[in-house]
Amino acid sequence: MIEEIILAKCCEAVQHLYGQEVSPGSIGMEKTKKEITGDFTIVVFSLLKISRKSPEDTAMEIGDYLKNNIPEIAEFNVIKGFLNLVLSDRFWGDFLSREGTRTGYGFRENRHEAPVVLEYSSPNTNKPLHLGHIRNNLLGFSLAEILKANGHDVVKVNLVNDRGIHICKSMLAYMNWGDGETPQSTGMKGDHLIGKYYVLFDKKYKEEIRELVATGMTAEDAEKKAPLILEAQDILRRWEARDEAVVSLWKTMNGWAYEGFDQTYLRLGVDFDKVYHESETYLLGKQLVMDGLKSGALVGKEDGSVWADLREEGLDEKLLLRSDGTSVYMTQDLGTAELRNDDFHPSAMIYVVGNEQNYHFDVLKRVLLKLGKDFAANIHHLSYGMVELPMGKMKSREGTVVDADDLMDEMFATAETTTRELGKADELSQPEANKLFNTIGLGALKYFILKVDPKKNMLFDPAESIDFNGNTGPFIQYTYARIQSLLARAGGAGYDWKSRRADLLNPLLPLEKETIKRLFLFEEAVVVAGKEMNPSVIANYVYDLAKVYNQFYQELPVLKEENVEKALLRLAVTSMAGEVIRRSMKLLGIEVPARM
RNA sequence: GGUCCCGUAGCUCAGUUGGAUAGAGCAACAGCCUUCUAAGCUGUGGGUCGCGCGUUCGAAUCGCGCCGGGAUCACCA
Repeated sequence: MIEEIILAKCCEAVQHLYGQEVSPGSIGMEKTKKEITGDFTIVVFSLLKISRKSPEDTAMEIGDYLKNNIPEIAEFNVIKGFLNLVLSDRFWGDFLSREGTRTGYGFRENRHEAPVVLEYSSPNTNKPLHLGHIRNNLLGFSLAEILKANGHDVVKVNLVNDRGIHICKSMLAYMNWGDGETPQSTGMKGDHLIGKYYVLFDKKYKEEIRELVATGMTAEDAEKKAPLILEAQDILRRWEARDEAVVSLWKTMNGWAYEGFDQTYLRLGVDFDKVYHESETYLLGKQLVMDGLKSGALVGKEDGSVWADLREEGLDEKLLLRSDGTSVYMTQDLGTAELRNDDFHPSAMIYVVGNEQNYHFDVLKRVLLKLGKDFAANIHHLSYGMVELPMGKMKSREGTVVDADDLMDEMFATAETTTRELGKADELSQPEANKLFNTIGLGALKYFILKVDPKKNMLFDPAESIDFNGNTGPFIQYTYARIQSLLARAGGAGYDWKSRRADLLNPLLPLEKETIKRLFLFEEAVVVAGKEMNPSVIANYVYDLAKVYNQFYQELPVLKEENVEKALLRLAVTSMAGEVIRRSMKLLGIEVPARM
């Protein structure tokens, strides 16, 4: 890579000029700011102690050395302590002809190492998916694509939370007031039908609490003593005892939820290689804890409960087994982590889970290490922020959620309206038009979510529909469609930019070079996105590329260019831009239309 | 209260291994379609980077202290 060459030669320059060795890492190099002439900039302030000269002189001397020793450097300029290096047009031309038509550009070859296990989605079967899940699903799917592009094998797993008190609440409400409704009889999607009863339970439960409080009970007691919650707990006990009626209803209702989820996943374009169910894994981890107790890694208390003492690490004591010997959430996660390790022997395990569980995952990792499970060192929590509404946090129980299916419907409808207003659906058949509306609507939604740094909370205002102009998915899709249209015309006109390389008889114009430079940065964006587990790196990259390409497109004629060499060069740039946009969007799980 | 995260333009967001004059989009205003798709392009206005102190040749970026917002700290999951 050219960056490494420059850094290495820079060290050589310092050695040669000032007789002192420096490491490449100690030299500051960055991309030159766009208002300033140059491609890479070396900041020489840190070298002044060695050179014992002014910033300007130091930069000049190093610049001279680099220019004489690196053929790719055409010229340089110095502003204060900044040495701006200009690479030759030949360098950019070589890059374009070497990588422009290579199918694997930007992606690493598969390394054939142990896979990365990536858990995401992990829904509860008591309610439908909402906007928070959408963020989770999109992040998880995109991260899997990014890791694959970095040469990793990825196993996408989903751990479905299909048991527990919250499921029993939906079941109880259905038993009491369901009246035998089914998805078929109501025409409702299964997960939505179940969600309806979850909300209903909460409503009735709150009524009971109010009544109890009115009789003089404290709110806290009322929450524990309300008949409905006692009944729900009883159902949980019967479920654990394999009571036939309860298990049968549980299976039926979970089946409805799965049918609903499958539809939503399919539409959202996400999938999984393996699905775990908590009903099958919730008893795991107990043995792990007992072993830890025996070895002395964990502590038992008089009442029989078992704890991990993390006070030395700055955390608290954490309960792992209750005094009655039953498990808690953490116990189960310890067990599933080990199960997953045994199943895949992965090089890393990534959990895409909201930042409200930061503490949980911190503890999970520490306890596993305490238990001597070295694989825990390779556990990563991709912690993402909440999606907030203008009125605050979403709450399923209170029905203040943006439903995933509804939102996708709205995006489709907006895409249809906008496209028809622009008259762009006129020549399409109905199926073609629907496919396009879906591509654009989902593209807008996915990009809206993924362009934001995962770790930050983000705001979604349902009153304002997601934009299709500016820094948006449709903007990028549009750029791609425009490129395809141009390339199709060029092919028809007999231009052969793939096999015939432009000769660069003319110097590159600024916009030509700017666009090629963005294309050059794709490889780095993929690496950084993978290393930081951050799809927004790709989203911001591809926006920047599309923006620069649009300037190029607006300012420079391609097919209208009379100089054939120029036309071929611009077609090569155009073609590569289209391909890199497509590949970038693929990393985000966003489709790109041939026309729109 | 302890721990962690966040605070950048009216709004939504970029920008941190410390670098040059802090950037986009939306919204507002003014231009550009007889020429490759105007979901586009160009321009104008808009900032004490929450506040203060410190480290440094240099701080949105690092440290300390405040202010404001959020999460978490259950024999819940």
